[in-house]
Amino acid sequence: MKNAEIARIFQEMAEMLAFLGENPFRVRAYAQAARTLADLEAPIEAVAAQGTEALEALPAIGPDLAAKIQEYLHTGAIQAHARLAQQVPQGILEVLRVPGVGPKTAKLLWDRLGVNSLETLQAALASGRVRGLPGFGEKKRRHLLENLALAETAAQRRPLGAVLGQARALLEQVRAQPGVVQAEVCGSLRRYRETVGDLDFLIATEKPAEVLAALVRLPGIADVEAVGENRATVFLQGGLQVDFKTVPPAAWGSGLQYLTGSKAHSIKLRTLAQKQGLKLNEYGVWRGKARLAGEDEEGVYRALGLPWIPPPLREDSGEIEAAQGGRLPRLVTLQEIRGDLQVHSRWSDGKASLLELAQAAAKLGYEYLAVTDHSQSLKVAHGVPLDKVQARLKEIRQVNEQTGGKPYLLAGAEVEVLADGSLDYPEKVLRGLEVVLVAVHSHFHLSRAQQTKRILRALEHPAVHILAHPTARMLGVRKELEADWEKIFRRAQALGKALEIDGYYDRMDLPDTLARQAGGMGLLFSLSTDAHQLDHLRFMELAVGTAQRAWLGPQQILNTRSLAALLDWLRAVRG
DNA sequence: GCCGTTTTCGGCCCGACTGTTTTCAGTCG
Repeated sequence: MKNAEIARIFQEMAEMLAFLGENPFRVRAYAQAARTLADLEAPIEAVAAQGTEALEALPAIGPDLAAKIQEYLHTGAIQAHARLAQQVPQGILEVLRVPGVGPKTAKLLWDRLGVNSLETLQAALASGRVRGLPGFGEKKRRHLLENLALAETAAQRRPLGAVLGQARALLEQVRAQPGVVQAEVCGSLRRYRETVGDLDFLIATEKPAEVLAALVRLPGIADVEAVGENRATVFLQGGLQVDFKTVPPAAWGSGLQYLTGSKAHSIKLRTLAQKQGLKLNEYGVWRGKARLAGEDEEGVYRALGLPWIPPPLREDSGEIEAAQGGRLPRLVTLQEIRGDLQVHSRWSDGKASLLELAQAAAKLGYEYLAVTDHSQSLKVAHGVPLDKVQARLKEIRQVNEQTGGKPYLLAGAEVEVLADGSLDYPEKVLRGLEVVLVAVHSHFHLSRAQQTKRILRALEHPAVHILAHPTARMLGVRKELEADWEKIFRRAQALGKALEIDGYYDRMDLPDTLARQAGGMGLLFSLSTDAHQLDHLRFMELAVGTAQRAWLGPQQILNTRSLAALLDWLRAVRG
């Protein structure tokens, strides 16, 4: 799958064109095309195979960029990109990562001082050679010098689950400030994107300046980048950027819409408003000077002739058209989840006992919990050896007796898919378990054909129910497996088996785009946390968020079913 | 470079903040 590679090339081209002072709309066209590629569910190769018309049907892809995509797929490079790279020194792209340095500043520094890397930028700033350049005063020099250190962390995106707790804690502090009427975390966090670049707080208040002045002094804030009448930008210790945006309480709804984005979704909404003779901004929906909406988000969408669109759908990936056509999906909610279908106990590499897990699940109101310890050959995770399998089953039964089956522990395992696709326990052992997950934890670099064959073989084993964290990717650590996912999804569908959406924060696997593709094919999903300790059970929120981004409703989620219905399904899969 | 119940050419979302400017350019979200 070349989507990410081509997206990166288009993004670089956008940055280089901006540096060269090209038409900003042309720059934006490349950046939008990059986003289209990055968000595309299907492999771009598959789209291209259907012909140039199919490529041009993608948003922000026209004849020129379609040809460049074809060129890359045929030759492995794009000549126009190479030509730009000859005109723009390599290090300019990293200089552009420094907050406060945009294309104009980078060009000026290159033309006048030969700045072509973070090192030469540092030298130019520290030596004071920048003084006298147009627009460069002492404040700006010091400001950029400070921001140099942020070039790496500021541009970096972090797993959603790694910042969610921090964001919620900060939200409590924001809400506690005098003068704050309402506050919410918006941005990609509210949309449940798998990674977030910053935290965006919306604050309704009558006294914005006072509130912002107090907020930028909260503990944990390392650096104040900017603070004005309506907005402030700070960096937390650790480098995470936080934006505080205030609106009057009467503009709460339009503020939520504005700050939640995505950018592409908002741009399309504003264009839609224009066509109706309206204007949409963070303060409301306007016809001339008359404000038609803004109090709440529902009203904002209603004024544009649309039903409210849930944040996880707001990516300009068909949701506005679906809303116009009355075809928005009814999304699954966290409240509908009746149990967790992958957790680990002390029998393998988990920290909690079976009883502790059952008690924690009871607190969450779950009806059931699948305990799925690793199988024997995953030594690093202390996979349960064959001679311990029966003892483990016995303890599961004991806990169920002790708790009266509330919640009911399902005896399960996360079974290794070996290199050839065979499974890590004999069939008799697998048949003795109520739920069997299969998962890849090794041999990540097989060829696409071999990997596909291996996964299909595992899936086809008659005792298997669920393919766990199918792509085996780890955010920021390991890429997705190379495999023919469409083929795997089709086979799973035919076999009546389920795919997992693993909400563990650095897995988030299936990823939203693949889950949406599989969902469109009618597949069934199992949501899980892959918990290895009690507080990991909270990651169900991330699994549900991912399912929502995949447009999935409760009927497609296995663990919205009652225990009886789930047990029926588990038995039926085995025929 | 893309796109079309405004347009196949001429548009392209809208506003805030900073530092420098004395009315604005650049950057950012």
